[in-house]
Amino acid sequence: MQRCCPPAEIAPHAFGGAAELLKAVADPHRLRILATLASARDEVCVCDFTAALPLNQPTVSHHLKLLRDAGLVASERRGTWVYYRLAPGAHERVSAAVAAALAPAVPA
Amino acid sequence: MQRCCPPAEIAPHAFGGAAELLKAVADPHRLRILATLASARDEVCVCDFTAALPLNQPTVSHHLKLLRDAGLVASERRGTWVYYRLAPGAHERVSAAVAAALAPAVPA
DNA sequence: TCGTTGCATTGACACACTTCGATATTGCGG
DNA sequence: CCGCAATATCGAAGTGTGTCAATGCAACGA
Repeated sequence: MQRCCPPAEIAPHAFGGAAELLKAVADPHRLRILATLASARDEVCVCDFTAALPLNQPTVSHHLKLLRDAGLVASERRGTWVYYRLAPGAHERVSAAVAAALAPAVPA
Repeated sequence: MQRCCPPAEIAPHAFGGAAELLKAVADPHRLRILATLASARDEVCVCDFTAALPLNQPTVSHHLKLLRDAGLVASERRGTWVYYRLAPGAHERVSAAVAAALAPAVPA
């Protein structure tokens, strides 16, 4: 029986960090939160999320914490309310994680 | 007590499809598979993945099926072996899913 | 036809994730 | 100081995901 192919080079990287970042984004509600922050280009109050999303307040807070831990959003407390905004470079970081895996090899 | 903010517009989209696509990508082993296919710019035999990844053969087959169901890779059987290649537009589709959420609002 | 090899599928298990109710924390107004 | 309102955290329930051993299926060679 013939060989199946030339040995084939397997990508060496672990992609652990990229997977973590993408997992933080791979949820419809979190995507909607991010889209809101991105289109707002400004801070958004948590109360707006709890009012608009079909989720209870603790669940919204949980998703916001995941995004915060991933470094994709930043929060600031002003009085009783907490405002979230997109972290600088959030889009670039996620795009880079995607490109690290799916971008074709660059010829030297 | 003062109002927290101007009402704030929440993104209406559901982002269900984007989340599904990103979930298919948000795994270190699947990212490595995709990176291998992207850098190979050619088809890769399944046997190369089972040999290089720290996973058993059924697990590799499972990840390949997920990527196939997501439309990110295509497979072709030739004799005993099965070869996988990156589906055309895979990078664009994932990038678009990311941009749909994180790209800032485009001014009209 | 028969055995072997490569890959896919099935069933089961352990773990992580999403969601919620209950409770704690923080800050404001009275 | 006390009560209230806005968020955060905790604990539990239900669901999904990654992994493997066992098995099935397809193609090749003898």
